[in-house]
Amino acid sequence: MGRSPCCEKAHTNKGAWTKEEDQRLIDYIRAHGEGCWRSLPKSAGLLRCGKSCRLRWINYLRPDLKRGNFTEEEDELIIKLHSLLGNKWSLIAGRLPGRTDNEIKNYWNTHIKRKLIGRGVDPQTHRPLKEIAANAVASHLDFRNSSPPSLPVAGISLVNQINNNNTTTTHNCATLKPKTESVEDANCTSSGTTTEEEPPQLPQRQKQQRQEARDQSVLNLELSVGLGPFQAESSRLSPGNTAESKLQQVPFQLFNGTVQSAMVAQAVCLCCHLGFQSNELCRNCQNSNGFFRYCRPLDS
DNA sequence: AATGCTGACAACCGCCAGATT
DNA sequence: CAATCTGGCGGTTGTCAGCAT
Repeated sequence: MGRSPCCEKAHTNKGAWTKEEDQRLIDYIRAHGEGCWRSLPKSAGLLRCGKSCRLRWINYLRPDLKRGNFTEEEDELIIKLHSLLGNKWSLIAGRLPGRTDNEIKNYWNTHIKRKLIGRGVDPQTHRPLKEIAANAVASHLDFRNSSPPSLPVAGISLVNQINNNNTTTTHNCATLKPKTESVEDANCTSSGTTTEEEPPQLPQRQKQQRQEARDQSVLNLELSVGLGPFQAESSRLSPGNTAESKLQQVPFQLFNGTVQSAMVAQAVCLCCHLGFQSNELCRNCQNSNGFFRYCRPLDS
């Protein structure tokens, strides 16, 4: 299909921005505000593509940007948000005031990936690297076409399935959204690469995946995750309360009757899961009906 | 001092969704 | 309802500084 370019490339500058260009852009936006990026370059006297102006403003010139190194707390929050949202950098950035999606994306690729690998955690799935290798061997497990748990939170869906299959667990969940597996979908599709075989009728499947991803985004936006309101709480972060440490062996019965166990996340309320709350059930994860979005084991 | 390598990050590109015509 | 426009997103590339050889 194709579409016309957003600007006449022959008459636009590319590459690094000069101080003068920056100043023109700042002055223009101060005077006229953001918006109408297409016409902005001409109005501001810039030989730049509107998109380029927008990116320069959002990623570099905006006055509310927080420059400087990421803190340890920000690191952990990014990791936890990524485990929930996947490569949804804009959503992650939305939870980190003063940080941009581009900045977080770069930081992820250059620092956090390595950090997680150093911890023995796969940066894409947030599963222990050892477990991934083991799963390759143990792929014969019958989950009746359901997605295997690939993320800490997705583990909850396994707990749900286990409950649905009338096998015993030590968990007692108040309310759980049954659609948690789409977290994984969002995670896989957003990266543009999938590790699983693509089914036929790709466009239809892609549409479905996008819809699921969108639904998940809506769900995720409901979650009370963010540095802001919980900043004071985050100081309570302890190594024993990390997402990784919430993994536990959960026994379940296969359809042939044998009992196996798998590493899944403990079911905890989201704030506890993210380390912003201590062990008590918290109001942050309570929805308007008085139910908790996530729960924790009664025996914890 | 010259060269090559690597990491960090700014910027670009292609695509998509929603709005508008 | 289709075509087009626009803003936005995520992946990728280009550039440069710092370091090692």
